[in-house]
Amino acid sequence: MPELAEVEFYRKIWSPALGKKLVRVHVHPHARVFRGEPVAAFTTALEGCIYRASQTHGKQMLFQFSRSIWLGGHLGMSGEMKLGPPDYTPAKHDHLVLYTRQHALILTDPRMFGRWRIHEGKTPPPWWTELPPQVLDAAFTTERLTSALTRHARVPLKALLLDQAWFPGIGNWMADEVLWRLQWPPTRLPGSLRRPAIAKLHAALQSICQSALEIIGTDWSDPPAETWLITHRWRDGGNCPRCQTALQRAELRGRTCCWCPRCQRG
DNA sequence: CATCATGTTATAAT
DNA sequence: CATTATAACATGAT
Repeated sequence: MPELAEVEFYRKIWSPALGKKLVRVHVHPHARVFRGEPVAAFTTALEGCIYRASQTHGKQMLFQFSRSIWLGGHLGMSGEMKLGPPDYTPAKHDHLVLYTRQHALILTDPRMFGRWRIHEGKTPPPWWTELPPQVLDAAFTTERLTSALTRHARVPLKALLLDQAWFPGIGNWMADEVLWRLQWPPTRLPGSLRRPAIAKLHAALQSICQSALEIIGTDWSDPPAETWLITHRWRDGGNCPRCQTALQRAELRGRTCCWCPRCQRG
């Protein structure tokens, strides 16, 4: 489910528990999201800790606790953070539930495509600090964008935009949104882009990330339906909000792709 | 019952 | 070696 802005929204769900102590930790014994890490490590590390802070990086999240404990990971396709009462009973797909005296901090993920890990150390874990620059970071320059487009010159641009090594946080709907706004076909080849086009792509990526964070990342409201593709793209039968042409849907590199066959002919 | 899903990654193929 | 393509993962919604 979550891309950049949804992840930012989920990050804040646990915020009412900032400064509170974890009095109990429930871990699902067979959860695939821990990828073989012994579940006891999560209980041992987190019990008695105080929840200090949180941040996102693309689709990744990092929760900081006292005693130099860090909990980090991503939500996969169906992950979600929830807040429950202190007597909350873990449901079928709740993999981690952190109890304070006032709340239950719930990490749930039915399909278990997500991944979570625990780290102890004065600084954030290496896998976090080594993440590539985010689209809204100063380090996400047109030069960096150009090298992505050069190195992957012959992958359809839509598919390249989903590559988290280059575009952290961009997911299926955001990639479609960027291309729709630029009026470029999803199959456009990265290697064909010249400097002016690269500048336009850079600007569109930043603009959509920025707006999505402001609109969806705060309270999950819908972006304006007249100027965004998102609300029209989910199911078959949608029309382009720009020209009313029936939107087209097809599978591209294993993912659903939605675009306007009239606007995006480039 | 069949199809589809806002993601990542291991492995195969070029 | 570098890049690109495909399959697999597991469950719920339609």
